[in-house]
Amino acid sequence: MTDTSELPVRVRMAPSPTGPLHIGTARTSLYNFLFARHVGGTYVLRIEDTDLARSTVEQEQDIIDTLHWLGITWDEGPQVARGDDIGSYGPYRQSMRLDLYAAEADRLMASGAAYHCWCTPEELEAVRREQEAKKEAPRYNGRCLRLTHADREQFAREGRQPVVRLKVPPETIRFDDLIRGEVEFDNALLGDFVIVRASGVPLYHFVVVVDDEKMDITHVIRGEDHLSNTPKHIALIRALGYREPRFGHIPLILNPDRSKMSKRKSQTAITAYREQGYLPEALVNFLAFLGWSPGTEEEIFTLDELSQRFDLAHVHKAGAVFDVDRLDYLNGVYIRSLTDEQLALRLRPFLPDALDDAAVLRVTPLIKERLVRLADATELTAFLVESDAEVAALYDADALVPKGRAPADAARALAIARDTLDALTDGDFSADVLETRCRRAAEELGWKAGDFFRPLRAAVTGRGVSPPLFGSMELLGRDRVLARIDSALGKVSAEAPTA
RNA sequence: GCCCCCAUCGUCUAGAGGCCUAGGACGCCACCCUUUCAAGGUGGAGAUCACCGGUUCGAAUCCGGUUGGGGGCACCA
Repeated sequence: MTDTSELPVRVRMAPSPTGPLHIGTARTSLYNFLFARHVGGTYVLRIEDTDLARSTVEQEQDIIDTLHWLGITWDEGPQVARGDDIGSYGPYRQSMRLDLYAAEADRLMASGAAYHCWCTPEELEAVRREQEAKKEAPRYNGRCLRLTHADREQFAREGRQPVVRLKVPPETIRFDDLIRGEVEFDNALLGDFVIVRASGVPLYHFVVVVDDEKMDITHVIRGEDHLSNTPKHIALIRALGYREPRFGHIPLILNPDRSKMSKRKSQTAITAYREQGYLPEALVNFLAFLGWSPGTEEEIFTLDELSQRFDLAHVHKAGAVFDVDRLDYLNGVYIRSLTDEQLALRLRPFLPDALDDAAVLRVTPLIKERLVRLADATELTAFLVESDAEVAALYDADALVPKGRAPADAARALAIARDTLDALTDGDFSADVLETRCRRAAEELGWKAGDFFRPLRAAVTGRGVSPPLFGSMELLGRDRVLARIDSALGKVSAEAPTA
């Protein structure tokens, strides 16, 4: 068998714990997950931590947690950052598979497909500069391939540690990409690349190929940035006598300027979105449509629906700009689709303890339609948490006095409102009753309801914009509402020229 | 510089030769609803399908070139 087309489908995602879970990695993981679910294949998580210097267990933990948070689960791989892997192809961390890579590197050395290279970084740099000056492709010149036995002994005596390079045959590499179709590269342009560091720790291109073979991966679905790396992988596969998997390169997620999405120009950590109160359902739906569509005009899908519909045939070739406005819209759609109870539960972590669970549940219907992100609830409910004095500190004439009216008018309206509400018992202090009474008062005054409500809203919430006024007053309670109107009255009266 | 990939409204996309005088969504604008803000409803602006040549009775859809954009060329992944 020279390829994997007869094998049961196994795909993998291979994040590197050198930073928090990246949007692009999440989307690639999602596509692999959806593909595996759709065809009934196996989905493997493998941690690519061969860059020992930059990999940390904290970041690995973040990746695992965040993937779970998104609802992405795997059939094989680590479950927590400790090592109770599930699956029979483990271990699933490359740092724990070093012996395997060393053995495969030895095989390559023994067969003559790879060789030691003693060139120093300085020497390599010099060659590269020379090539650039001559406008040639920067690649290794094969100097150490022509070393004599004596040369090697000399280097060894100097204490120099060699790297291992693959001898790349000058041949044309062709493969049928699942998304892009026939792609062709000339490996004569490649140069012999390094597969094992001088430290003995193997490099990405090498380990990815070894693991994909040993883990029986049949479909390698990854970002387009790996398209140009594929001929290296195929060269390695051939040198090692492995089976060739199918490759599929999905389009990149882009910054607004259409460059590859980066931390420098965009918010790339999924955690950051989570902290702002984006729902995982919205993020998943949004990410799925960045480079794929079901071919219809439907656009709201759950994870389950996505796994039923997802197919590689509808994956785009062109990159997609990450459009936060669209994410915001989707997030709102998902927030509004939640019941009050569900939403209250999600809101809990974003609201202060001063608001108890019952209070959170009571404000939820008032703010539901106004939330773009869960974190927005903090500002929307601040008037409930703030003391009367804090609210009073926010009072300003502009919000308190309706346009076209004098401060004295606002004072009069406020005074009337105060008397109206004062006449109510605690038991009558409900949104419905409040609204009826206040409307009647406005009418008697001869004011438009909206004008009458404006100073009231400002007095009660300290803001010109707030959740629905009467529901807010009900939540606040009679005493606090009255107290706030009193201090607003004081503020407005001070503004007004003596009547 | 070399190699590779890509190209439909500002953005995400539908479109697999006639159904397209190009559809939907986000955003934007207007109006309606309305106690503010939202949400919702209705309508609108917005794409000579990058350009130029072919193929065809017929092309956004196929082919070639041009231009533009992106990615890759590490002892990072």
